[in-house]
Amino acid sequence: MEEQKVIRSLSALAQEIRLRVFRALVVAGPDGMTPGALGDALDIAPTTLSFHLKELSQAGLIEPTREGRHLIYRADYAQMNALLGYLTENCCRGASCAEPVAPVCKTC
Amino acid sequence: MEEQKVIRSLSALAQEIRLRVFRALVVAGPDGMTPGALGDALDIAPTTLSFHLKELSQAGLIEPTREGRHLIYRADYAQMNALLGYLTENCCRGASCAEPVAPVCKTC
DNA sequence: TTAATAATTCAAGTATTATTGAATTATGGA
DNA sequence: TCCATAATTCAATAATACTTGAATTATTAA
Repeated sequence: MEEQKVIRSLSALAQEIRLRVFRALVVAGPDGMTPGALGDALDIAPTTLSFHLKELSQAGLIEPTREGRHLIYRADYAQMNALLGYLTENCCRGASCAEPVAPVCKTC
Repeated sequence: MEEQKVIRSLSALAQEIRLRVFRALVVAGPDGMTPGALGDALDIAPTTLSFHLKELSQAGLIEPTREGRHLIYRADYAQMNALLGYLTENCCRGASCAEPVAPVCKTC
């Protein structure tokens, strides 16, 4: 994972609404959630939510697919795992360190 | 780890200079590095570096100790591990998921 | 085709963050 | 004590990010 993508992902998660949205989608798992459901659950105005969903999408942390008149957003677990991996690489000059972090969720 | 501290830590890491500084300190391990050494290694102006070191310190990701006329900054591995743990909790409704992430470095 | 629903984009104003030179604090050595 | 070194804080400017109402796009049902 390249530095700019890491920064983009960290920036995306470093904001209250986006962190809550992302975590809600992580909890939701493969079912995902629509913007409407997220807005109801987290009490966020549609325009504001849309702005933050775009930020998370552009960072590659979530992805929307259309189903009829709904969009369904899902967390991208591979991207999440890659981000964690980057942050844990190279520590203490590579010696005596734990392996790169295990995948967050093996089944999702 | 509480939400506001997570956001503060993510914000601290979501910036090119700070991400590089933090990673340099993670690599340096227990020896740590002085602002002078970091500035030389990463080519950052003293005032700018000082601003970013403060951000990382206030987020709890690094900590300075004075030795003579030098300050030595070191990464806080416990804080780092707590942050990774937060991001990996509660996924997929707790079912069939990997354990919370192992510590980044068992020896530092 | 018209109306209703789901969600987005646009544009504006507001707020937060980053950079830099100059001034300041702290320490150690001559 | 006085000077040099190490690093920080201050203040001003520049750049980014956040929020919101109004307008727009896309889809489905009547």
